[in-house]
Amino acid sequence: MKEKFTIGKLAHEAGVNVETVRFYERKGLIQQPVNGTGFRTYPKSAAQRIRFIKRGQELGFSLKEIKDILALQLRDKAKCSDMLLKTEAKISEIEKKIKDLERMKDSLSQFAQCCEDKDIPLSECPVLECFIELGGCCS
Amino acid sequence: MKEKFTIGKLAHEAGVNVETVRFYERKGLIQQPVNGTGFRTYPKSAAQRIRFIKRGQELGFSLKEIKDILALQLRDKAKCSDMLLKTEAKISEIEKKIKDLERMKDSLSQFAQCCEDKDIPLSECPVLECFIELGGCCS
DNA sequence: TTTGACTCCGTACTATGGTACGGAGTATAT
DNA sequence: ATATACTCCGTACCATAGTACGGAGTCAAA
Repeated sequence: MKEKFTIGKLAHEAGVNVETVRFYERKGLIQQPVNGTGFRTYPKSAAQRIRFIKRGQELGFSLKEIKDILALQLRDKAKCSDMLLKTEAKISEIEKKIKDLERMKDSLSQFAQCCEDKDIPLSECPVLECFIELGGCCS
Repeated sequence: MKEKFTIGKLAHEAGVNVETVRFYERKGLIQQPVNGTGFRTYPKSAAQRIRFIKRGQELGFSLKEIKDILALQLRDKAKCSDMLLKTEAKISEIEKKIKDLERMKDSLSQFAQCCEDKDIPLSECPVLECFIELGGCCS
């Protein structure tokens, strides 16, 4: 007998909230299993699918992107290269985000360094001055 | 004569949308200037304040955090160290985000590398397999 | 059989940072 | 004086990723 899950069991098994399962359903990430009784009955593989979604999120994919990937899996002619493209695009995207964050960090680090006398009033704080003046402060 | 802005002029001057000014007002980031006519009349410094907010966002601060910083500026006893603390906390936060992104990138790069034959069907794609199996793939 | 746990559904709400809309009133220029 | 632009306000809406709620129905165990 093939194991089946109710929505509660599935959610528990996959480590998510029941509402999250329903949410994913509404978003088209998992199909709503219709059966006579009006209650959802999921195959065991549904838990795998949810974990796939969660893994995708950990890797930086949005639900929309994950949906696309899941759809890709169903297409007969989909090639490995299709997935590779998405992966590489995501790598670029992440690299850009990292660069942005590095820039922010560099600015903030610079600001922090020029604050030597911590007891001066905030009105004279070089950090805030840097903050206000876009040009190089403390230089 | 002190220059005054209407909301439209201010928005234009600061490079934001009129609605954004109203939004910031609702959020308490800028004070609503009340005058007799029922129309907002801003001092020139309001544009500076909006640019300050925008600069804060560029540096990775949320509107809520920027509001706190702006409030700090008004407090008499605020010290430079108060701002320095916020700056350092934000640096740590950014560093954490960078690490997370680096981790994502590393995983994705690994996946991409093991995809040598791009023409194989997606069902046999090693990237997707890595995606599914949390353990090391292609190893 | 009855109780408690579970499920159904739609809808509203959370946070974040805005944008858009519509009807009314006003300001300014020609 | 009138047309056009601007402003007022509340409210609704966008994306993102869920969470919460409430009334009704159902399932399972004692």
